[in-house]
Amino acid sequence: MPEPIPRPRSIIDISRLDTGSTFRGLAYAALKRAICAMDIYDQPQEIRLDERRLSQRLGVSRTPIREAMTLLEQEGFVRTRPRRGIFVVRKSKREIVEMITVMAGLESMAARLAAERAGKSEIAGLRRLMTEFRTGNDADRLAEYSDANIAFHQAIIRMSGCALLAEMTENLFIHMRAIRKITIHQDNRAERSVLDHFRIIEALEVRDPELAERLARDHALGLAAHVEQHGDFLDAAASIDVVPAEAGTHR
Amino acid sequence: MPEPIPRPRSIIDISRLDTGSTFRGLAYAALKRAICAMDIYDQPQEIRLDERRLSQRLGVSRTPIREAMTLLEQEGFVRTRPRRGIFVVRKSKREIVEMITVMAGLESMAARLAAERAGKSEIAGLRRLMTEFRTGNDADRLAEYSDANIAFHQAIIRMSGCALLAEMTENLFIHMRAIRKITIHQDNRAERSVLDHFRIIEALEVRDPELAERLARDHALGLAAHVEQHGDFLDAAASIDVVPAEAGTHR
DNA sequence: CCGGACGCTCTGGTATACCATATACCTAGG
DNA sequence: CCTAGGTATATGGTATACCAGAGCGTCCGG
Repeated sequence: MPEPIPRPRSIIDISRLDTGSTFRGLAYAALKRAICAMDIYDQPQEIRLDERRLSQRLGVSRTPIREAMTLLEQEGFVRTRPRRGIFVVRKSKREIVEMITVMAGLESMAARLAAERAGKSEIAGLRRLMTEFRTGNDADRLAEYSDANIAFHQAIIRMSGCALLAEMTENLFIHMRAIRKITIHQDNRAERSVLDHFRIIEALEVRDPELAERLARDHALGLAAHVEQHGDFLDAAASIDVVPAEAGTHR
Repeated sequence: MPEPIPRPRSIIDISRLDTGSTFRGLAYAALKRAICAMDIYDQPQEIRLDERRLSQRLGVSRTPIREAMTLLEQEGFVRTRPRRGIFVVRKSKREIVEMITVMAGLESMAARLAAERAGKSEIAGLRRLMTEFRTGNDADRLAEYSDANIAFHQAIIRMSGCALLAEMTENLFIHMRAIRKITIHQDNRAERSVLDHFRIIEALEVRDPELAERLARDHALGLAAHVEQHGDFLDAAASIDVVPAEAGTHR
């Protein structure tokens, strides 16, 4: 049978209409983006979210909002206290340190796998990413190093070829990003970080899983130690949350 | 009825009553338990859940059920397909291997921390746990080794003192448990496992973080390799659900 | 003038009604 | 007898109404 029906699809190339876009998913994305956009740790007071107000603003009913909130709560971005409100969570120093510790475990495993399995071109791309940044390492661009930093770490994760690693670190990165913006300015951490990164790249290039793993782990644990030592402002800010958010909301 | 309440709070410390009191939490717990109870990988066909039926059976409305489903879906236990149903997810071999890989990363970090920070009595307790099991290591009790195994690994996690590690591995353990029940019977894995465990305990006792980390990692990666090699039955079973899905080339 | 009890209001939790569509079955036409 | 199209039903998604409890202001009594 030489093509009785020769690809009828090719005639009308109907794009896949996204049946997956549901209000819940939309609300989830919007809220998560909003939360990530605000620099949580710069805000002086706790931020409260109101289901009804959000549903009005987004133009949907409370139901999808609530389901999105349920997701965000499980991910640790908000905390809902019955009959009191939904609050954006600010992590304590201890929690941040734990996050970085977990990150260290996952990232070192990713580095190990990357050293074993990553393609040559991927590693080359990683080096290029960091080299490009290095050339433009002015003080002006220090701010955007935070993003380059995240990009580097995410690249390592991706190069491990383990989708679950990427999935499990996704939310960690979000919190990490907020923290980096602050710690990056302390103690010459940016330069040290760049150095560490190049060492990791070298380990990948020579295909040394043990070394790559160790370097990645120590790099992350170094950050953990740094936060442990200099991150007290995190807890200091968190103590403010006793203040009712947006005190003037009543009428 | 202006009866002055004599502050029962200060007398009895019943604080965690409201934790499970919400219907959503209740439904979530019930559903998760039910899903864990059934051996997912023994079931021949996909299992479908019906919101309305469940709400009737549990005696609550659909709303809390849906929110619980939302959580379970994010955790990867179910998958809901609009207008078709909610299905219990069966992980593919690849996904299981990735889970074990992630586990390796987290658990090796936990072992490292445990070697550094765990109390002497905790380590002693861990040894006791395994020793007790060893004495009763009949073939009859092989079945319950699966649970002892999980208990060992969870103990390591707990001894790390990192709550987030425990939280992030919680769901991994659930899937792992189902897998262990099968792999444990293959290839003398039970005995090897016990040996590995004792080596890890020894590393903790001599406070050698590097060694503990390496042993824990290799132990887990060994399981990953084993599943990679002998876990094809996972995909075989999973392929059943592909039939009705059938990407719809026509129709 | 001060304090405590009452009650208003706002908020998340729950129940229920309705909607759009995937699936299955049924019917009519060849 | 077989296939195409219509229709009934089932199922997840969404909107809305109501409930109970926590804050906070107010009012009355001392």
